[in-house]
Amino acid sequence: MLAMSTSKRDGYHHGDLRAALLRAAADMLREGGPAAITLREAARRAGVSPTAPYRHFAEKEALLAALATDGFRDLGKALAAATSEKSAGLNRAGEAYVRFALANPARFRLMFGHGVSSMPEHPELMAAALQTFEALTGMVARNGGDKLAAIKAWSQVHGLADLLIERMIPGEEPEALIAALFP
Amino acid sequence: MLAMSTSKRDGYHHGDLRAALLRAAADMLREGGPAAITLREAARRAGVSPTAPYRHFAEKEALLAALATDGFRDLGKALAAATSEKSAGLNRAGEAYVRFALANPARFRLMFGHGVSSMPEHPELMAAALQTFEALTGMVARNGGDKLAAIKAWSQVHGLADLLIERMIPGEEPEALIAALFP
DNA sequence: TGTACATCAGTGAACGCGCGTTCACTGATGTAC
DNA sequence: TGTACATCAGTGAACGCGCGTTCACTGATGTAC
Repeated sequence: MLAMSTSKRDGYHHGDLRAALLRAAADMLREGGPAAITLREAARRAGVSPTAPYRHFAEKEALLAALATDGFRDLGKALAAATSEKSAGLNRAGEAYVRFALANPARFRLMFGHGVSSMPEHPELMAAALQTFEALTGMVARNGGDKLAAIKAWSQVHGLADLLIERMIPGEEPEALIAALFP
Repeated sequence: MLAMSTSKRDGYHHGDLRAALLRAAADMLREGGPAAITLREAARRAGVSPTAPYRHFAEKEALLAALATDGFRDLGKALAAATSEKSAGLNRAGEAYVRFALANPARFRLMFGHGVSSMPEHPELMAAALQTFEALTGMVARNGGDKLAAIKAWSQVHGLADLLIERMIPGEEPEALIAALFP
């Protein structure tokens, strides 16, 4: 399967086009942000005709939604990994959240509003986002906080991530801020 | 004609085309978000040829930047108004920030990353954004906080605003959240 | 076992689309003498 | 005071652009008998 990943066509059929398109789109996202993603270019990179993607995604937004969905799952994994140790407190989750955004700014933007016009039209995306939030709520609960505390923590951490990747905080090193805010 | 109500053409010259274009663009922003703003449509709405805007804006991004700049100034005013009373604490500023975002979601998005590709290329925009942040830092300082506290407060409030307008917080009324978080 | 046939996953041509921007231009205005 | 002239703010035609998407199609594959 992975051998297929470098657009190895065994003839007419691709073998794993859906995954190849997602990979291509993820590259384009990294290279030029959400607006740089193009169905035609993704097809080109996968070595396939411009209309082949329509066998796997009903429309361009469906591709973007799938990409964002993956993003939420990855973020969820990152949060889980950061809090897997017994001794890990909420600060580890916060740090992981901000680091995820700094490491994948374009993907983070795609997940939060840039690109997918309306989340409710993509149930999988909704579900993945909700699950991330619920994981976070769980972590806060384990530290004795209620839902309001979870929203507060999420806002805190999300705001910092967003302001940092948009370069809105003047004269501060991200690393120094993370160290100071999540000791 | 509708265009005539906002643009008084006394003949060849418009009189106040720059302002008219900004108004048209602000309307389009409200109607369809940052991506819906088009130079040609703005010209159309101002009752002017497609190329006339180039007398006032070097390129499309300059228009967007001007719009975002106005946004930061308006946000600054809103924050100042909310804290004008002696007794007003930091919570009033936070509340005003979130309310601004809820009342002008598209403009808020434009200000924070959606639309203008790189802020440093627009000094006026940079300056306006910086000034807003400094106003906020000043408010925090008056309440005994340092710069780190200001960044923390800004993150908190910005994150809540962003999550709310992107409809990421499930099952919560914005009003109830504001009341709970900014008592 | 071979084969007919349904279904799936591609192809390739074509369409409409409005956009941003350049260019050479012209009409209107303000000012120096 | 009138006038020449520079400058400013519009016009209108044109260009290139690649995009998303539809359509009728064909090649490949899996399966029932």
